[in-house]
Amino acid sequence: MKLKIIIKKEESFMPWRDGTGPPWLEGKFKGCGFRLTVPRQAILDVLAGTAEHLSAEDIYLKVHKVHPAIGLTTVYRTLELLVQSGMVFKFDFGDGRARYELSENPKGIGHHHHLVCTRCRRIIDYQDFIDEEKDLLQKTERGLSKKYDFHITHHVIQFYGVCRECLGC
Amino acid sequence: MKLKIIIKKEESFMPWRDGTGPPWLEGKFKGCGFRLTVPRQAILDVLAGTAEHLSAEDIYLKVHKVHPAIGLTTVYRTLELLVQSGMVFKFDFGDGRARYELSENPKGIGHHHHLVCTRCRRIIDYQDFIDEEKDLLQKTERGLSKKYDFHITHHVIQFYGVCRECLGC
DNA sequence: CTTGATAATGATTTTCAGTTTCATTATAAT
DNA sequence: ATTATAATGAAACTGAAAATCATTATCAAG
Repeated sequence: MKLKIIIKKEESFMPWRDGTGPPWLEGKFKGCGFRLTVPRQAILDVLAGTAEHLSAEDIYLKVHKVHPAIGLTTVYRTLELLVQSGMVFKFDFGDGRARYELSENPKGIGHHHHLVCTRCRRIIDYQDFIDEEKDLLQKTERGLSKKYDFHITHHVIQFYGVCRECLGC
Repeated sequence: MKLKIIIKKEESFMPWRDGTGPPWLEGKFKGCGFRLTVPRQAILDVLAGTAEHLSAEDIYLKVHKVHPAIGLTTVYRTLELLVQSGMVFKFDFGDGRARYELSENPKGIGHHHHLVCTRCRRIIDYQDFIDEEKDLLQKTERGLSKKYDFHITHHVIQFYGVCRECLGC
């Protein structure tokens, strides 16, 4: 009996994004041994339907409007699952809470990085220079992987500073 | 009398690191209207005397050994001051606590970036590829500053993944 | 050396994002 | 339908960080 559990765990662990598994989209949830339940679908919908940088509570509130029964706990749990699986990125912009973003946005709000204003906490997404960055990052990743035997799964680049509005005062 | 206060405030505000002021080292504390007190000196000493990535509480404990009277509150406050002034960098490596590093380490443990193992939370500092990174970053910063009227004060690059030790199991 | 204005400190309290627990419910396979 | 297991949510808990506030240290001016 116990053995069976272990085997199941192995099966559902393999395709995860600790580097080896391919990232998968919404429909492929089940392929990893997870169930695409109503709460999980609702949370994905919220993430897919916004370009903002939502916190767990933001997401909870949005989900709550449609499905009042879904609790904050589930939101946290699901987000962790999504982050672990590579479907969602988790960011820290320096205020006390984490922000979440779909890693592959269906609406084609492609890959971007962030400018963070340390005064007003505004976040500016930018896509310029991404190509050059990507280039360097890939090179760096290869070098680092080799030198440190480190299997890189993802990276964060963020610029901090003062935005236009805050500079003007 | 009130006017006098306002002038003082302005004087101590100017040299800060919201971009315009030059960064300054330990001795230059007073130049910004701040007092280099015993607790502050002690905290700086701890930061200068380690290559680790200490949390606020780590720092508190180390300071506490030498100066048992210095409280956790002061550590938090001082760290915030140091971060605001640009003397110290604050990092988030994904565990629940912030980590602090002197931005210009006197021991010449020059500028570096971080590899974060998401399994064991080990942090690897690396300096390789920094030059290439610096190049690109400067270019990017210039471009972004211009396009978005954003005054960039600093940046964070971090790679996440699984380290050698954790890969082996 | 006082004195007075102000900045800094530290004990304590409070906050609040995030976790854990656990009893219950939903799901998928047999 | 039955059973094994995964998912859920209410509530209690945790812990890092911030806020409060009475006290103390510092510095500049007389």
